[in-house]
Amino acid sequence: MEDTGGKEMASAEASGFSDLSDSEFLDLEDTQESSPSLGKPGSSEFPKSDKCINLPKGKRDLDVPSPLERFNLKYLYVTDLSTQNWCEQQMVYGKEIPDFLTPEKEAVLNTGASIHLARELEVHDLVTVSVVTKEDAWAVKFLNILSMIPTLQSEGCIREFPVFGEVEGVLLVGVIDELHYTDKGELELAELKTRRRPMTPLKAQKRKDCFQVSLYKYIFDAMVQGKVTPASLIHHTKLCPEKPLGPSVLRHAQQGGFSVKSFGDLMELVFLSLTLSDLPVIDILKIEYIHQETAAVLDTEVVTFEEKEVKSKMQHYMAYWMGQREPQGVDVEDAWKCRTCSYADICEWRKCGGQCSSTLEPQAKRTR
DNA sequence: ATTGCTGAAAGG
Repeated sequence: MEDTGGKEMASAEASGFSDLSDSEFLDLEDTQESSPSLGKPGSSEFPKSDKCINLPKGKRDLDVPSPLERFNLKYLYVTDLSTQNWCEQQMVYGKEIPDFLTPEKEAVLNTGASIHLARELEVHDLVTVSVVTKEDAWAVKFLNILSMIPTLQSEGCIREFPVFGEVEGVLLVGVIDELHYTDKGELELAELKTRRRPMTPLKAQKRKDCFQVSLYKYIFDAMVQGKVTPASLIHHTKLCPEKPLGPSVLRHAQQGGFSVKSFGDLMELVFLSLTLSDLPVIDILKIEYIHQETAAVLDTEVVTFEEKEVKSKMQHYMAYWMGQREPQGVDVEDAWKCRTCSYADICEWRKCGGQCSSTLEPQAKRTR
């Protein structure tokens, strides 16, 4: 009996795009060629004593499923990539094994989640919407976007804004913590990070968080620039535009003043709202670290968006997902991360001193 | 049956 799984939705105080329909989509494609980055300064690596079968760039043995296929994933979360930035091997184990958190870790995460929820409730109510199909689930996401855009453009602060878009051929999905305009009229993304201990984050932590918010900007900007098309979303998710919306979703859509019938209608409406609401690209990326217990501000980071660096990192991470390279663990200087890693004792990367491709041969493909 | 499928992020 799990079909009544409720979806939470920001209460819509929406204003009306009620009679917008019949749009046409420009199939804008971001077909920029990747810049061939040469040596990366500072990225020390383990010695490659390899006999590894290095497949030519961009190609792979099609008999061997890519990680994306192996895990049956149609898309990735932004946090998958930021976790991958922390330790790729750990992220992979996390996908393979449900991850057994220690009670301490779990408590820290729960506290963080509660703080985020409390802040979300400051700016809108939550409404329960029952969903039956995955189209319904995406429809709720869309209704949230439709209600948040006018709010952002008038009052200011919105929280938990959904984003999605194709990155290096893979659909990436995430939620922006907060968006608002500054007093100077710049669009600012504010990401809150809560910490158990009242200490400033280490560089590795900041690196990961900076990458996370950079991904948000990358995707958000693409969305408002019309680069995220309904067609590409359909392509990746295999969603069905013709599917009628479920009763609960339909009710909330109508309540918000959106005259839509099918999932596709709603998707078109979102595309129009994103591209025609005069939304700017994100100007400022800010991360605030606060102490969980006291809420004291521990550190504030204003992130410089380095497009080329972000893009080359994304390419590197997606190369793993597309099966173009083996996963890597951390460099030796980051081995301290293993101290709190749930998978340290089974980690192949550690066993091999960080150079082997974790399995010599992923086991012969069973042909039949 | 050639079968299905995902709240994202939570912190280190």
